[in-house]
Amino acid sequence: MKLISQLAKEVDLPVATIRFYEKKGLFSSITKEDVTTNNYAYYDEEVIDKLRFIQMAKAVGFTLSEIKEVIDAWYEKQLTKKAKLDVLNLKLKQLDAKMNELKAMKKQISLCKYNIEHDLS
Amino acid sequence: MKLISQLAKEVDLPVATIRFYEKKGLFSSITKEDVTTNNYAYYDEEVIDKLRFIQMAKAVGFTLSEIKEVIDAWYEKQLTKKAKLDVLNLKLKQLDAKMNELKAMKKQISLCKYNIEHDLS
DNA sequence: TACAACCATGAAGTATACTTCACAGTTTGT
DNA sequence: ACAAACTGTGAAGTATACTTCATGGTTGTA
Repeated sequence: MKLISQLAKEVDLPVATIRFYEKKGLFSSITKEDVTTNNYAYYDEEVIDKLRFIQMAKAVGFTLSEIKEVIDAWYEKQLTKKAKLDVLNLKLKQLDAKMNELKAMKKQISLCKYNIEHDLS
Repeated sequence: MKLISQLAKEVDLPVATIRFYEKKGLFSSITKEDVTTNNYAYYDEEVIDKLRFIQMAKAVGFTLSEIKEVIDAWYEKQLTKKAKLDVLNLKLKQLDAKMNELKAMKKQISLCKYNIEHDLS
């Protein structure tokens, strides 16, 4: 259970970004009921997992709402088993598509590099 | 040599998007000097290649300015051989990084799927 | 107990990537 | 020749993803 600045350090994201994601519903914090003097938000390990997942997914071009769908499928959210699997299967399909784009890009850039190195083109 | 709506059909992008990309300097059109009644823009095959490349690169999360760097390295732009290779090598590195994120995501989602299918988690 | 460091909230500002609109001239088909 | 369809330009609007700012309360420490 950590406070936001501690969490920010661990996942290497600005505090404001974490707050922004939380507002978007990508995860939620816990307010300790026994603490009455403030309403500081506490974050558990699950939030770290989610933030790391968000970072990965963003790096390969998924939007926050796409990411939210996966996280919701992952950590229930009163979805049916079928609904969850539908989301995950779709994402796996999209991941394969991205994988293919990635390979195609890599090929093209490698070829381009070869041409430049050998003064062709 | 085709006009913009023809090009739009071939690459399956809105005309406005193509104009937007052109303004950003991702490619350029040709104005036929022998046509005096209008200043319609004509596009050649190279533009199609560039647009397809843009679509691929966007799909895996590259920004337009990152894409522009590669296109500039690719189709000269008075850059030195070294500058071009530097850009391309960096992109290849980023592609590998993305490839790894992609694989990690795939693993995680597959595991999540397994857990749901077997009522674990 | 001063004061830096941290917490929360809401609103406004920024960057990227488009999309839509308004307006005007050009080309094409019947 | 007339309308539909296409062309161009510039400006404004939208969506996403943050970032910054202003304000005010809380906590830790010398």
